[in-house]
Amino acid sequence: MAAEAHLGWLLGRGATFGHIKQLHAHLLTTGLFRRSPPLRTAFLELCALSPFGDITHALAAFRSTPHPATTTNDWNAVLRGIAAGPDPSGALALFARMFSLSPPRPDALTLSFALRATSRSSALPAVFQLHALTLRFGLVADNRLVTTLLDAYAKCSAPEAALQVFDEMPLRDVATWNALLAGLALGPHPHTALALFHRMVSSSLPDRETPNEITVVAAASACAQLGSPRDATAIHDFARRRGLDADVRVRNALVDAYAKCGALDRALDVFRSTGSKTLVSWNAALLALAMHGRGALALRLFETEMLRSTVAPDAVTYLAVLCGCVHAGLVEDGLRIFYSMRGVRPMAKHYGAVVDLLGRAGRLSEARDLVDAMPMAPDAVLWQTLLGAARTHGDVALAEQAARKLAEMGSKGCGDYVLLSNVYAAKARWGDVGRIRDTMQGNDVRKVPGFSYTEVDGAVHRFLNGDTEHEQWRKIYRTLEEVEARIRALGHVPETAHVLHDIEEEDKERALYQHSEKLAMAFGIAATPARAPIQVIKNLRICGDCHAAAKLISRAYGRVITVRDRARFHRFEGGECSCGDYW
DNA sequence: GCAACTCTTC
Repeated sequence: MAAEAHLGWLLGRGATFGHIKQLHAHLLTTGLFRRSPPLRTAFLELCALSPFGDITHALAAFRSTPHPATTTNDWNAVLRGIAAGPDPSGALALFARMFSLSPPRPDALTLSFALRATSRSSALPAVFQLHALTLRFGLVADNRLVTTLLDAYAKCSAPEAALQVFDEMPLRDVATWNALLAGLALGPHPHTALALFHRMVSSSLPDRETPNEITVVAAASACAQLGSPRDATAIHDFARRRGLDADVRVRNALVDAYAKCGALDRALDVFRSTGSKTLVSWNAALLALAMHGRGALALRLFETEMLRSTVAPDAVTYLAVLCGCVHAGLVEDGLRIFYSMRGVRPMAKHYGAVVDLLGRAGRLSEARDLVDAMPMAPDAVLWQTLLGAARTHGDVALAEQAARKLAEMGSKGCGDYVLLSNVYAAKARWGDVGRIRDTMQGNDVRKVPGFSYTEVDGAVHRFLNGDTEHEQWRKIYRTLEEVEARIRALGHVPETAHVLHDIEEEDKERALYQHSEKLAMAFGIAATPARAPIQVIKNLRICGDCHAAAKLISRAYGRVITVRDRARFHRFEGGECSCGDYW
């Protein structure tokens, strides 16, 4: 049959959207679109799912299918297309229409596609509804469907619900474990994810539940978030023992995990020994170098190796190289890379990196010009970058302009106000400082709580600013007082301009001394042997005063202190930081 | 006949 042959050709060879429209016209004029359900479904799948198809066209074609449908096939084809497409949120309305029209009644596949769509658009209430339907339709014995459900809960930040589904499943397989593990790994509980991994590893599970490559990838990503080098090594050893370390995705995940745990050398070892490197391999290695402030190495890897390999750079690659330049202060190199981008259209993030690069170097008017020249509207992050640069270099007008833009965009971030206030405080414009404080009080400004943690003997100790939750808090504060005295003796002067609140100078100093990263460092000093290295992980950027203090602490106590903040690593040793104070 | 879990950015 001509249409079948044509369809086969399209599926086998690939084609353009024009071919699809021709095929559609052919099916309509011959009447096959109505007469041949299999051909029609195959056409809808092609149109909804293939890279050269178009979901809008698929939906239009779907609207002319005969009603009521005798099978779920056509519904499933378009739902699947929407779920996999750029805007999965529309799937729910389609599902609701199917549900109200029934027949056909949604089946396991319908629910599966709908769940995929809802998890991709983070619609938790819809996941609950689809869960209820799974129960009502008696489909709980379908393992793949229930794994999809579990995955949807996990991806919609409902780990308790995911865990409950997991516990109630009579029969699990490795994908079930992986879905739970991956879900926990991307949330705020990487520690729970690693505990689950250890449970998998230490219990003798049946064959269908044996950890596989995906398990290792998920565990490594949890480890990357947590930042514990001991766990990274344990996961790597496990992968080697089970022969899972030949997989390039496992190696990429290990590169990322080692780097984020502070073990740059081991990350690079894994990268170097990876045989057929993929784009992700290169990107992970470049990001690792950028994160560790090794911008010159990142540049060399990119220009003399990656560009000569068979792998073409993408947007992430350029972002990684640019970030490397930002963290190392390589202004000219960064500009050169930015203006030589090929095959990738610069996105807001690339502009952001270059604005950051120029701004930190004090080239504020060039940064401003670049913002004006951007083809897209500057986002909030970009204005925050400019505001930060204006603060560093004391440019009141630019700071005010950036702050105004942020206010127009409805910024509720505490940091934005603090930065502007810092600019005024540095110029002794106390009236303006007070005005900002009033605005903050009137505007329901949200403060992202800063926290830090450090690991001692495999146990994680977490601190908030001014925290007294830790069982040894009295001892920690006593150590902190001693630390304070010793670094003052070395000339430390608290930078109280970083504190916004209208409190007495002495209280400001106390507020600074109780920053979570200082508590974590003090705990490290109190809880580990003399001269042992200390590693601290912070969820926000390290503050200027803590940075200055950490340098002196490393000297006063003869310790190597590593701080991983939101953006990069700082390695303090002998009174200096690896970032060279350029961050 | 159509389905599940995975790596690089925040």
